[in-house]
Amino acid sequence: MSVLPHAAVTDSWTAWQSGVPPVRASAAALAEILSGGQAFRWRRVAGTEHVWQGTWADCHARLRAGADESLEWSAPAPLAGRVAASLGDYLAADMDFVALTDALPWRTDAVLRERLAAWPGLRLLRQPLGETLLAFLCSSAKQIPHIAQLCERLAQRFGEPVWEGVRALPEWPRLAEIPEKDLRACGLGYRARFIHQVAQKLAAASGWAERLPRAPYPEAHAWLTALPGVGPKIADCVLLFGAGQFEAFPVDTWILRAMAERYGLRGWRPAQVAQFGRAHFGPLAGLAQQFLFSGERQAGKKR
DNA sequence: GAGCAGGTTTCCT
DNA sequence: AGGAAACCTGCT
Repeated sequence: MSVLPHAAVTDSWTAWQSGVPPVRASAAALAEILSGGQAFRWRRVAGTEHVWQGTWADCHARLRAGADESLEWSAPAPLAGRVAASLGDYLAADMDFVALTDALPWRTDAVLRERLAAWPGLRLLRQPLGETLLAFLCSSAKQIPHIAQLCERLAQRFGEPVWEGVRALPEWPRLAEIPEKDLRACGLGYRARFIHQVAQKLAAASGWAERLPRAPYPEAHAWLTALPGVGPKIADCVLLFGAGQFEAFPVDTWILRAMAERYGLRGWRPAQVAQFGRAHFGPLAGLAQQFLFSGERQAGKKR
């Protein structure tokens, strides 16, 4: 069945099952959710069209869009318990994204309306905060495949074993022990120094991971941007993809271009565009951003 | 081989 | 304030 080297040889995978609560997503939406720049540890299973395999925290699982577009998962049998307990949180399954999307101002915004229609089922993940911060510290001036490669090296060299050949991303207390030069050896370049410095700062800041998701957005954003290597864009990505702060409106080059061309914001600076985004799209601005982002990337591919 | 990439910091005017 | 250069690495 599987063509992955380690799968199905010794350990068996559980049967496919629905999440609790269930999550609806088409194969296309699932692909965009898992590989569209929110997360960096998911791969298509070789030989399949729509099966994804990935890792978060100490969990490892497969995901697919099953019949009637409801999401199904499978995990290595020994991991099934923790995956079952954690998957709903990871997928933010408790959130009704259809209702949230409907609350966006698409009735008065034709551009948004078109993008929402183009990506039915798109949703935001709620990833473990610490590894979201780590992944996005790797992300500056890098494209998705390279970010994924950096995450993989960090996991393989410094992470705890999760399953055959799979390791978790290292947690921040572990990262604090690693000399900068060892991080550089992963190919991180100047990002190695930032990760090292952030690890030292976080070691002295207890409870940050619990506080950040509950803090008011401006406060959370300010706290993150005070970390070395974390500017406004990375702070917004961390808050949006790892803390459920939907007001966060990450402005990267794709969004900058989308907003310039589709909303007439030519020549605007990223900070101005971010402020416009939050004012125009409201408290769920980050969700709107995700639809605009996916649309712009797709348009970019076709060019 | 020069140029550039989903960004941030630093150093200028 | 606002703009340009530097920072690493890997790919075109």
